[in-house]
Order: sequence, then structure tokens, then C-alpha cells
Amino acid sequence: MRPSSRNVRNPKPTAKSRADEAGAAPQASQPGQRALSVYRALRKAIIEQALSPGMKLPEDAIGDRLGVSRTLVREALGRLSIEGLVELKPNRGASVAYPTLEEARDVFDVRRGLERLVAEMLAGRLTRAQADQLERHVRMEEAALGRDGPESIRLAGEFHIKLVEMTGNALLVRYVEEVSSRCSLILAIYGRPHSSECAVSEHRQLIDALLKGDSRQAADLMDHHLQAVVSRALIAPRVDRDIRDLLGPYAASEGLSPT
Amino acid sequence: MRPSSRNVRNPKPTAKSRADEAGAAPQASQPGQRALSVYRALRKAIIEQALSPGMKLPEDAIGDRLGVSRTLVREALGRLSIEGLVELKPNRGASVAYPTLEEARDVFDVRRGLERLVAEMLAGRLTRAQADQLERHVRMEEAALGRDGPESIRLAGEFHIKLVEMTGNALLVRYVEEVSSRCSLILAIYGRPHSSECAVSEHRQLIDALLKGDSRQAADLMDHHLQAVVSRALIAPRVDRDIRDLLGPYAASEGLSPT
DNA sequence: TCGATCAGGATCGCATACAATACCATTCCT
DNA sequence: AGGAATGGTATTGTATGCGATCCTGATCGA
Repeated sequence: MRPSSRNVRNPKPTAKSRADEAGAAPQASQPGQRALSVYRALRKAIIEQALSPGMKLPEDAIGDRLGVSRTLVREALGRLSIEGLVELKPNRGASVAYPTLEEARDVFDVRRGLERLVAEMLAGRLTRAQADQLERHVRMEEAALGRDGPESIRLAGEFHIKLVEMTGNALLVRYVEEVSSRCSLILAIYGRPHSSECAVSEHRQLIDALLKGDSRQAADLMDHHLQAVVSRALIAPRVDRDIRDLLGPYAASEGLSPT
Repeated sequence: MRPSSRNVRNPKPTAKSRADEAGAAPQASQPGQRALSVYRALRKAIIEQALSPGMKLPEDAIGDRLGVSRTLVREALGRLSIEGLVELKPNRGASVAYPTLEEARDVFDVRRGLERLVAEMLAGRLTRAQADQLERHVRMEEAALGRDGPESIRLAGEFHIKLVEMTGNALLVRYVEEVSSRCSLILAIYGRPHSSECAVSEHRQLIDALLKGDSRQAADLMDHHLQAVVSRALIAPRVDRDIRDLLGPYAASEGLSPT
């Protein structure tokens, strides 16, 4: 890389052309929030599988593309690695995480525990407006069901995010968002190609239980629902460990391996 | 073989837990692990209240004291802020977090959810060796009960960490460790001065329930236990000291050399 | 032919440099 | 005298430079 010709001091910057490649621009170039933007961009790219599991993530290239220095990229990668979306090996750089099946099981277990808590906290406490919002969301899911695979998957995931946000517990939101992200990554690796993860009917059942205020039933429904997601989408284990190494070259052959 | 520490200075024989600290000095000289050392040093200092809630954390002062550049301090502070132990305001720097009562409630709620999951996962699956280890730990707690306040608190916290580690679920371990840290901070602010957080008898009851294999009872016991911890929340003071002097011991304990 | 040794380049780890901002204590004007 | 303007200093935000490490490919010897 050349000693860069892009200097950031610019009263009329043309910088907007390089930072947003993700559709609607949230525009967050405030001081101290730029690393967060990088983080969100990478996170989104990973979840949407624009960056496949195992793919290398060189600091220079990312910084170049996003218009920031390696420092900020580094910060974002560090955070992603804590969250399990990125693997960070000393002196070897970062790559999109490739969770083992064992890690996958761990994530789903924790997710079930967390979302059961969500169900319990929400049971009997859902306002009419919240229930309506969920109902509308479920209808959108139904509409997208056989028609748009990726959209359907995205909506199914968002249902759970909407739910946890209604608890008003910020920490719980963060944890559920994190496990959801990791689940997306896991399903991208081990999931069946076009299975929508969540049965919409189960979502509707859950809403009913929450409105009824039956805490235990709601929790059990959520539990079974997530259990069903695992059994529906996950393929039975074929190899125990180090699938990573087996599939590393495979992912690379998609066109981004270093020779 | 046991290293007889006869002529070795051992001022605080605290860290006896697991593979955590190998011997006297953890030696942070590995590449990429130095930021982690800074993180651990700060984390420990915050939890032990060497750094009180609200205290300012200037990057260069910390870097000076710990013998690293601001870059690494920044990385550590960033991580701590994600975990809620440090507050990070744009252009205003970092300070030890001062959780509101509402945030405190959120943390305890999530903790109850997580640890109930721990109890359920462990019920009926505890090996004899694990039960013995827990039993030994409880005896240590009893020994320290009226004698050593801080030690008692530390041991009570470690019991929960030991438990979650026995699940073998790495993600769950991380989450429980995080909420535990935040609970320590919260109790430092709102808790009674020297109340040991956990009733030792409740720990023993829990072990019994886990051995019996009664998943439901174990979960309820854990729930009740943590609820009891919460019900000991009141008001506390705040002090202000020089950060440089406070960090000395923590630099040494992580193998970092002050300048 | 094949394995080992060793450049050359790419990339990372970390410190440091420099600009931007906030903080503080004056000074100046009314 | 009191409040606003102002300059200096402390601290943060970000980029960049330099040495270290690893990876790749080529040369050499058996």
C-alpha cells in the first residue's frame, strides 16, 4: 500500500462515497463513533455472509475500503472477536470465525436460557401496542415465507430481537443480540440451505401465551421453539473437531485465498 | 512438585484459582497478550475497589504506571466499557462505571437467568470430584466468614464462577463472569460495607440439590439465593485518590513494568 | 526429485505523532 | 464587581511509522 493519498482534512469531503456500501446510510461519523461504524459494517457483512466463515480479514484492506486507519479497524476486530464472530490469532491476523459444533451447542444452550428469561419477563406485561407490533411482524414473516428465503430468515431473527427489546433490559438485549449473531453464523455453516429457522406459527403461539400471562407456558414455548430451530436447521455432526481446517481451503476456493 | 516459596516474597497469596495465574508472575510479554494484561489489571483493580466507582481513568497515567502505550490502555478500556465496568464518554475519557439502580436491577435479573441455567445444566451431572471440590470451597468460605471480610466476599463470588465452569460451556462462563464483575461493582456502591454477599448455607443446600439431580429445585434454590443477595442493597460512600499509586501492585501482578 | 535454507514481501503489534476537543484560569469590558 | 471572552494546558481521537513475525517462493545441496 502506498503512503496514502487520502488525507482526512477536507472541508468538503467526498468521503461519503466510500464509507457506505450498505444501502441506507445511518451516517455516524461523529468523533469516537467511527470505530463503532466499522464494527457494525463488519458485523453486518458477516451475518449476511458477504464475508464467509473462515475468510481472512486484513486490517489494511478493510481500513482502505472503509476509509479509516488500521487503528479503528483493529478496535472493531477486537470487539468482534470478543463476541465470537471473528477469530483473532496472534501475529496471524483476523478471520471470520468458524465455530465448531461444540461451540454451536454452547451458543444455543445459552440462547435458550436467555430467551426463556425474556419470555418470563414479558409474560403478562405485554402492552396492547407491543402485542400489535409483534402481530404485524408475524404477518410480515408469513408474507415472506415461501417467497423470499433470506428475507424470511432475517425477519425470523428480528422477531426475537424485538421481543427482548420489549423487556427494557439493556444487558439482556446485548446478550440476545450477541447470541443471535452467532446463531446466524452457525446456521450459515451447518444449517440446511433454505430452511427458514423459525416456524411462524410458533411465534404466534408465543404471543398468545405472553398475552395470557402464563409465564411458565411462555417460557416452555420459547424453549421448545428454539429447540425446534436447532433440530430443524442443524445437520447432524459428521466430524467432531477441526472441521475448520478441513473447510478452510474450501472457503478460500470461493475466491479470496492468498494464492 | 511443589515450589516451596520459602525465600520468595509472597505478599498476597490470593490467586490460587486454576490456570489463571501460573505461579508468581503471569508474564505478559507475549505478543498480543499485553493489552489483555492491562485489561485484567484494571478489571481486578476495579473489582477490588482499589479504583472506586466514578474515578477518572486517564489513558496516559495508566499507561505510564503499567509501562505500556496509550494504544493498549485504550484497547483495555474499550473492552471494559463494553462489559460495563468502565464508562467511556466521547472526548471526555474513561472513568470507573457508576451503575444506576436501574442498571443494577437489569444486571441482577440477567444474572439470575444465567445462573438458573447453570443450576439446571449441572443438576444430576455433577461428578463426585466436582462435588468434593465445591464442598472444599464452601468450607473455605465458612472458615473466612467472620474473620476476613474481603476474603469472604471473594470466595463467595468464586463459588459461582466454579459452578459455571463445571458446565463446560465457555460462553456461559464468560457471561457469568461478566455479570459477576458488575455485581461486585454494584455492591461496592449500593451494598452494605462488609456484608458477605452469599449465605454459605445456601451454597451448601445448592450442592445437595445438584447432587440429588432435582433440576427444578436446584434452579429455584439458585434463584432464591441470588434474590437474597439483591435484598441486601443500600447506600455507600465514595473516595478519590491518585491512580498512579493505586495501580502499582497490579502492574507487578501482571508482569508489567512501570517507567 | 525432494527436502531444507533462506531472502523478500506482506501483515501484525505497538509506540508515537499530530490534530481536535475539552478544561481551567486568567483577563477584559461594561 | 460580575460575566464573557480568551489563551494555555491537559487529554482524547486517529493516523502513521517502525520493528517483529509469518508466509511464500526460490535456490541449493543431497
